[in-house]
Amino acid sequence: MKRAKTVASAGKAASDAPSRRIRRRLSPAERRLQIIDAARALFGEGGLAQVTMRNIARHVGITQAAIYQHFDDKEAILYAIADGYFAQLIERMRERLSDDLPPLDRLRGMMRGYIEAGLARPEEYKLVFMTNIPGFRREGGLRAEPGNEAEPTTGQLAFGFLEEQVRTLLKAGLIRPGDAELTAEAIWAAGHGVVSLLITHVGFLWAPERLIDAQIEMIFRGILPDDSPARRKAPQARSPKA
Amino acid sequence: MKRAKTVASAGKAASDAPSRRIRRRLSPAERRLQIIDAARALFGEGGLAQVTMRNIARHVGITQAAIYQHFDDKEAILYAIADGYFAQLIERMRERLSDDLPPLDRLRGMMRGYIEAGLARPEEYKLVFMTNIPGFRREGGLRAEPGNEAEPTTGQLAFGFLEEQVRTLLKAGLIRPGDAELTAEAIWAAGHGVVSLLITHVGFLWAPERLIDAQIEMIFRGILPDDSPARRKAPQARSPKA
DNA sequence: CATTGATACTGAACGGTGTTTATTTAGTGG
DNA sequence: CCACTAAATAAACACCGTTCAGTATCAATG
Repeated sequence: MKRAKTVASAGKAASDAPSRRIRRRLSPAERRLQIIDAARALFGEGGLAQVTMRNIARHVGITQAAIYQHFDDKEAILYAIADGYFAQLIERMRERLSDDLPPLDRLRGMMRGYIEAGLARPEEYKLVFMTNIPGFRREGGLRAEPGNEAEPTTGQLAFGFLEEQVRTLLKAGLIRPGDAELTAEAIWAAGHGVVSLLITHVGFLWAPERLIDAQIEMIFRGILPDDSPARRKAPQARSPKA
Repeated sequence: MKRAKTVASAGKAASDAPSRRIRRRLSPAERRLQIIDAARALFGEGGLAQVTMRNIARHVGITQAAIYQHFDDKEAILYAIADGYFAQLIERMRERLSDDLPPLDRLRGMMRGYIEAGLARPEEYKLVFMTNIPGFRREGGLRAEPGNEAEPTTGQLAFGFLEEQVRTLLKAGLIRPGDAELTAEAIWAAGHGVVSLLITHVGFLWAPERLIDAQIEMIFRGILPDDSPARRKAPQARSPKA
């Protein structure tokens, strides 16, 4: 599809001018998206095993070699998928963080949101949090390299929401005093454990909903002060009123 | 598997008699062990990527096709490795369970033992608990198939130790009342979460020891009764200070 | 409009993977 | 010694990710 030429011309103007707009049979950006979409679809239904260059190419309608015009290698495609998952996760976390709820319930909502996000897209969750693809470190990793902590990675951003909420609760004295980052990590690890087990050992005699509830309950009892009034409240199951 | 018996026929002697000294170029059992050992070694140092039939064969000194005399497919080799890990884990759990310690400390020991076992052999841990190899269901899975719950699988056995200890604590009123299996699952999930994160996102700015301590502490506070004297005790059992 | 030049794309290949098949060969029971 | 079993081989198959020389399509220019 040929559409308006975003030319912007600028004549020859300036030396290296990035104004060189070109319209191919399909714009590179569109093709790129096509590839990612095809890859994500295959990934979602059949896991990594289904995501082959030839398979992707077949679905897009090109040859496998053509993909290399748009991605350095297969890993780059997986990275793009992972990035999409992170974006969705961040969005979800942001929503929960701005929920108009009591602070403790907000944390509960975030945890439940994280777990649900994982269960909704298990393959992508595995990719992002359960496999260590070397290249993931360079851009979308969970932590920045020791050197360049200038701007947070996508993963850090997502974790940051949790950490922020923990910090708020700490300041308010609503949870036991302690290191905010460490506490957030512990909470994350516990939530991650549930998601991880549920999606890799699926189909056994699990009672997922009950386990999730029990886990969240356990975490809360683990971080609440001994004299917290929240301890005496109903264990509160299921979703936050909504 | 029909492999077990090499005896067959054996017109006389009736008893399966392992005395039937077979002196092949190498006895099947030995060869089998050789292959597993080579595979495990490759697995431990380079992860799954290094474990190829040709690579294993090269280390054993045979051709890749020869392996198929001893294993149905590659998955069967991985399964054997997983089984070895389970055996070691079970042994560790059994030791901890028979420790002469206060019941709560025993649980603590089991959790720490589980985590340490995972960190000590990360690749095998990933294989066993973080990848869902289809065939693992048939023999070494975590749970038995709904039908044949006759005898526990290796995984069930390992989980059983944790569940048993939880049941003991429940009976003694040392932890909050609740479903034993569910509680054990929640504890397992939390411990698994720590191991999983530590071994897949290795090399970032983690403080593993502190996270492990914090996680165990959180879990304990999560399951202890509100009025438990253990709450007032020193909050941890590991490094007193540093 | 015709030319040029950049580049998305193709077709074929390379070395790797797990696995299968037919064949050879080693070792033992009769 | 022979016959038979089974371990090991060599060669092939289909698939994988990736590379590369060449083609074809388009935008920009003359």
